[in-house]
Amino acid sequence: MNNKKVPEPVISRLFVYLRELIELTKMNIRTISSGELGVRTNLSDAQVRKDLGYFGQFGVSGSGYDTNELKVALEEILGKDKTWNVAVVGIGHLGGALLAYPGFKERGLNIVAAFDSSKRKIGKKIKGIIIQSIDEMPKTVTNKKISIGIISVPAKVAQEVADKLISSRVKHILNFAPIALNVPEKIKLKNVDLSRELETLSYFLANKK
Amino acid sequence: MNNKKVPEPVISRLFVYLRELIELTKMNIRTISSGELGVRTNLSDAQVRKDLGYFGQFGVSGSGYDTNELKVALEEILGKDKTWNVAVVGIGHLGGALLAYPGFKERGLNIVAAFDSSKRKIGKKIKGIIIQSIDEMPKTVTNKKISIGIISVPAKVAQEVADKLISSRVKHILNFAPIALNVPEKIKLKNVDLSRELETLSYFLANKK
DNA sequence: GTATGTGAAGTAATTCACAGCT
DNA sequence: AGCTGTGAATTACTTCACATAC
Repeated sequence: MNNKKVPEPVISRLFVYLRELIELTKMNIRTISSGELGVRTNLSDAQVRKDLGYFGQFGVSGSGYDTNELKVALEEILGKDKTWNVAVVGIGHLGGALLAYPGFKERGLNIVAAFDSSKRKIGKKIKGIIIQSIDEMPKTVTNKKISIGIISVPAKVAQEVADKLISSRVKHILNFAPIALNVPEKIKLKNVDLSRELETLSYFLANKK
Repeated sequence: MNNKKVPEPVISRLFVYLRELIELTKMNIRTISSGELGVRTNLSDAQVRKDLGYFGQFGVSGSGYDTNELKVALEEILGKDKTWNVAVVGIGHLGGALLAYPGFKERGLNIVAAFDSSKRKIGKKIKGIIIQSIDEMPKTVTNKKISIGIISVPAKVAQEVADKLISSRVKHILNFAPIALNVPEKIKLKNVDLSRELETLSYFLANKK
C-alpha cells in the first residue's frame, strides 16, 4: 500500500471493477488477473494494479485476484455496506427519469424526496414519492437524513437551488444544470452536462479530417 | 496560435465559454477579460487564455476580449453553424427524457429518430417522433442522415446496440449504459454513467475525515 | 512460468509568471 | 496601468518495466 492522495479517477474506476467482480462471482469465476479484469473494463493491466495499489495488496503473485475477496475489499473501501438518502430537485422529464432509474437503489442510493416549485406538480406522487414544495427542503432533508442533492432544474435557478440545498445541510451535489455552480469547499460537486457531451461529439464531426 | 494537439477538456470548456459569451452579448456587455470570464465559469484566468490560445489570438492587451467577436470565433471553431441529427436507442424513462430535453435542439443537435425493441412501444409517438423497431435502424440512419447515436438501453444489450449503430454508419456515440463498450478507433465514444457519478459522491460521504 | 506491486519514466493538463502590447 | 499570450514550472495521471512472490 502507498499512502499518497487517491486521485478521483481512481475512485471512479474502483466502482467499475466492483461491478465486474459482482458479475464474475455470480458466474462462479473464482480468480482473475489484472490483465483479464482490464480487458473486461477496457483498461490496462497496469492501471488495474496501480488503482488497487492505492488501497492495499489484494492479489497473489502468479495467479491473480480472488474475485470474492477483492469484491468484499472494494465494497468495504467504497462504503458499499452503507446506504445514502438522496433528494431530487426539479421534477421535469430528467428529474422524473432519475426518480425512476433503478440503478441508484441497486447501488445503495435511495431517492427519498422530490422537490419542485411548480404548484401543478406539488403533491403529486411519482414512483411512490410525493413531490414537495422547495420550502419544505430544510425540514425534509433533516427528517429523512438526506446527504446528497440532485439538481435538475433550469440553469437560471440552479444556483439558488444549490444554495438552498446547502443551507438545508445536504453534503454533496450532483448537478445537471448547464451552469457553473459556486459551492463551499467542503461540498463535493459533480457536474453532468448532457448538452456539452453531445456538443463535444459534434465538434469532432465538424472537424473531422 | 500554437499548433499542438488540442486536449479534449479544452474543447469541452470552449462550449462553456461560448454559452457565457452568448449571455454577455445578450446583456450588451461588449468586452470581457479572461479573469472575469473565468469567474463566471469557475475557471482560472490562465486557463481561459491558454484554452483560447490553442485556436488563435482573440484578445486585446490591456482591455480583454470583444464579446461578440469571440462568440463568433468560437461558433466558427466549434462548428455551430452546422446542425446534426441524432438518434436515441432505448426509450425508457431516460431515453424519453432525452427526447424531451430542450437543450439539444437549442444547440443544433436534432433528435430525429427513436428506437426500441419493445413491441409495446414501437409505433408510439413521443415529442413528435415515432418509435421504430431497431431493425429499421440502418435504413433510418441513412435516410435521416443521422450522425450521432445515444444509447440508453440496459447494460446487457448495450454492446449489441452499439454494434448495430456502427454498422448503420453512425459516426459517434453517447453511451448511458453502465458498461465498457468496444468500438472502432474512428468512432468517438463518450460515456455518461449516472450511477457512478452518484456513487463517487457516496464514497466521499463514507470516507469523510 | 505467470502475475503482482511499485518505483521510475513518460505523458497530459494546469498553473505560474512575466515580457510585451495597447 | 491593465491584460494578453505563452514558454517554463508544476502538478496530475498513466504506462513502463522489472524485482519479487507464488
